[in-house]
Amino acid sequence: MDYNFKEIEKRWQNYWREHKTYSAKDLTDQPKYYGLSMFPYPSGAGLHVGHPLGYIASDIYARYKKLKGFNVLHPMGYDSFGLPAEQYAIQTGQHPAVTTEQNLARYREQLDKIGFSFDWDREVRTSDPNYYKWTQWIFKQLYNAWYDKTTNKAETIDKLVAIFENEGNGEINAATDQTERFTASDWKGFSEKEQQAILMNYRLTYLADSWVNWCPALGTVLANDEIKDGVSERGGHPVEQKLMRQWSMRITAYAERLINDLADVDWTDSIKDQQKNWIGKSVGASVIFKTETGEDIEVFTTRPDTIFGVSFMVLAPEHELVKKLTTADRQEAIETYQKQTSLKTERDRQADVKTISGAFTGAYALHPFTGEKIEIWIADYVLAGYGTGAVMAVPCGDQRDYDFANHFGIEIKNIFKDVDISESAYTEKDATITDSDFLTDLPAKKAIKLAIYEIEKRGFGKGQTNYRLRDAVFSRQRYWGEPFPVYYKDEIPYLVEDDKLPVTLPDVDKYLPTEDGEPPLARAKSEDWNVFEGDRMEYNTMPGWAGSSWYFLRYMDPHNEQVFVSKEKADYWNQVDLYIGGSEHATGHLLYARFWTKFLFDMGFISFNEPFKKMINQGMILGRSSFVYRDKDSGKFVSFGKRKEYATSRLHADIHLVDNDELNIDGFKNWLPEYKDASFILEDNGTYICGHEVEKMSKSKYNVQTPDELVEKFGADTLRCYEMFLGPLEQAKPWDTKGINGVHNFLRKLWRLFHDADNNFEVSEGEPDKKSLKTLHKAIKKIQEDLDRYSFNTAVSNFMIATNELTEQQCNNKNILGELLILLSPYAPHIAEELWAKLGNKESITKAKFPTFNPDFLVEAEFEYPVSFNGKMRFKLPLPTNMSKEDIEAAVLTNDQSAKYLDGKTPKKVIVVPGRIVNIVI
RNA sequence: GCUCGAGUGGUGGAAUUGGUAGACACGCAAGACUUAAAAUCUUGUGUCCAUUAGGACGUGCGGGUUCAAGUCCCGCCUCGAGUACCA
Repeated sequence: MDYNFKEIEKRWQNYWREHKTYSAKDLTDQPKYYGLSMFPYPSGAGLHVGHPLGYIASDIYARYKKLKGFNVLHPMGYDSFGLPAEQYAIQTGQHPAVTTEQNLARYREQLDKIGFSFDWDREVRTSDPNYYKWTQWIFKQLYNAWYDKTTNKAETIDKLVAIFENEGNGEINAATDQTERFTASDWKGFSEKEQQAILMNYRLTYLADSWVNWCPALGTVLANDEIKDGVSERGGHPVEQKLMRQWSMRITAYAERLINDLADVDWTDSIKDQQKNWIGKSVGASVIFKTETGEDIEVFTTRPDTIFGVSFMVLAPEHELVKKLTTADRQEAIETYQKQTSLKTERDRQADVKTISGAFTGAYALHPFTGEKIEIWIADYVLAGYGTGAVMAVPCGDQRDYDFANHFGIEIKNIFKDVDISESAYTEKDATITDSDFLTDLPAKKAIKLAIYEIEKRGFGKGQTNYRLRDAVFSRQRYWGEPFPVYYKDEIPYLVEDDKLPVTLPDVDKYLPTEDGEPPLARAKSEDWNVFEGDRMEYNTMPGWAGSSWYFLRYMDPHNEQVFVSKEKADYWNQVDLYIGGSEHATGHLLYARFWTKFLFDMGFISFNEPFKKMINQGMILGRSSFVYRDKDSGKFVSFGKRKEYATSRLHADIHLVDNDELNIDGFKNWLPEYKDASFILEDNGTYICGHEVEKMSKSKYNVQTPDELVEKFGADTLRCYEMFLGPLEQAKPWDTKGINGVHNFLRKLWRLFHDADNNFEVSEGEPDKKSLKTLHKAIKKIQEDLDRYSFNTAVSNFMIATNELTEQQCNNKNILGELLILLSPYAPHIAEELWAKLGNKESITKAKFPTFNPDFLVEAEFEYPVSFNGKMRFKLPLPTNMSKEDIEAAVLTNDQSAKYLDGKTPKKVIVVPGRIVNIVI
């Protein structure tokens, strides 16, 4: 065999490991580059070809930056806490740490085979106590902090206590759930328990009774981003609302900064939009409507300009005032309606948006400006959890209010000048307001400002900004996660001292909840804990996103036992320059990591407030399934071309039995017992052709391709190049091994540039040919440009073009080939190292310098001008590149071929773009 | 519904600032080598008309701007992703 990739790849992988080729040096004078891939959860299924896609791109870029003289940090680790290992533990009784360890070993083996330039000495695992010690420590910092909305940053809780002692909470502008005011002397009079309860309302992580998404099948609560279409993202189980005492993270304090700072990061608009929508900022006003009975109803509106169009009010059925407001005669109807809505699950409520329902309370509010009586209704289209759980209904300006008013025959006032609202509400903010007292004749946008001004002046409300974002529930009732550094005395939570961290996971007899419904950790006896204080330890564990919210910092200083990352190293490595991973983390990991980064920045631990400067989201690789067609009558398998002649049903065939859509018939018979005696109706040429379709890769579709089998067959270099060659990184694309031969052939062709017909290494010294220099420098230019715009697929094409050209030129010049190898080494590092060594280099090619592009080699004496007539290219004419516009025009017009197209006419206009094109308008 | 992205040969895709549409690769076809196959090499390959020369059409659809449009503008269609009573 000429190009023996197996031997070559093994040799260089060993070399790299022994020489620690990819170890990053801290704090050098070189410019730094931090390239990161989202670390994987090590599942039992191992990697399929979709997983390494982003890693390969990330690896190529890291290697490229190294050749460009950067000090490169390119680490890898594992998000190794998670549900699947625990579910498996419940079924088998095996400790999740054991399964996780096995899966990890398998991942590592697969990753190693692909030849990544990871600095494995910096590996982190979120389930490692040495790592989660610091996750617990950061939790403690959050607990001991509050958010000052005036300075717009987090501050220590000590500062807050000092303020309480001096002046109470009257003047403080904090992110808090605390509504009651107290003075300094009140504070001093409170008991320890009372003081702690108040502080809880300010802490950035806090314990509170909150409505949570409870998933009975998984036995745990879930965050909003862990729910898709009303069911759990993992497993697809139903979710219900439940009031539980839970740890939460006050991420809402950062809502504004999380939106604003998106301007500073280079991410796709799609991800930025998703985050913006998730945070859901709306600017408006909160307005208080008095009721006849004297209760205040506070509403939130983004359209205070339409306040004179209010014709009724709607409260959420769960609203606390409903009971007080409802008149005796309406009691029954209201209770029936409340019951009706409470029986509906979240999913039903979402699914049934069309049906309009509601009930009148019998009570009336008074319009704050006109004093007019306004009916108060309840309806499930108003959500208890958003805003104040109450709206002022303006049917002319809101479609839901409009539909509701129509359904129940409530008056619709039109306060928009010259706008027809007979068919639907007018929701644009560009109308002129009319019939609205002091707002009349103002354009909506001005009216909004004036309305807020008047509302504030008259004291029945204020301008306000609301966010859809909720505080993030941080407790999980599961075993396989970080324990909290928390113990309880008299059910008051206290933090474990720093020098006792980490609180490690205790062993338990079963990974299931206790009979009283407590989380699995409640099974541990006091002696099972490495730290046990107070009456009991916290039974909950942290969610999956705890460890992943700061892991990129730990890679900078993975073995530090004093701090989670030293300030010095964090300053040096700074932000992640390029982050590559899936876009499915848009509202989870990527939001939480930004939140924690901002917090750590506020507290002065790090000097940057956004974690990931640039991000690329790789597209999903889809599988290409193969199908066989079974005749329903005879049970015979009909080939693709003849399937229409029979009534067939379509069945998946394992893609490993199919080559270029042709089925390996014997293999198929041996595949599953039921196909042992299968008989076939073949194409006329005697083959069985399969059908195909692009689907998600999954075991049940028999279309999973692992990287291992391809590395085995073609080598890691081929796999790396092929994954890049498939198409743009960001795009979803079908996986099809058809093309892999082409890429493999390219590497073999490259190999042959360095060898004679008998595979003897043979290169020539001396001055390279001009043509070859041109080929090389064209390639340098192209590949540099491709990398700079992250166009990995076109770079592979350009390598092929260069190799094809050099083959044609029969070029085996040492200088040319050496430079080409450096260019190629980020993509195909093994073959590049091998040939580089054969050229006589003593050091690894990773230590080389990226070639410098010299435009002189591309200068040509002649350019072949495409000559167009009326925009249609007719013929080509080679002309000197230094020829003037006038001379080019003359040369083209006097050319014999032009006469035919001119047909005796005089051209109206001639456009000459030197070095590009000539266009003649007739 | 809203937001974002994408529609180019038989297939994956290329065309970076408006300037030769289909680079590169797969597949397919023909040929060379071979007893044969595989591998390799050569040639061809957008569609239609034409023996050739050549011509017409062609980047989801319909308009527009321009000497020139896959690329810019307006209006639609289809597919994918996200989100959904958010006041």
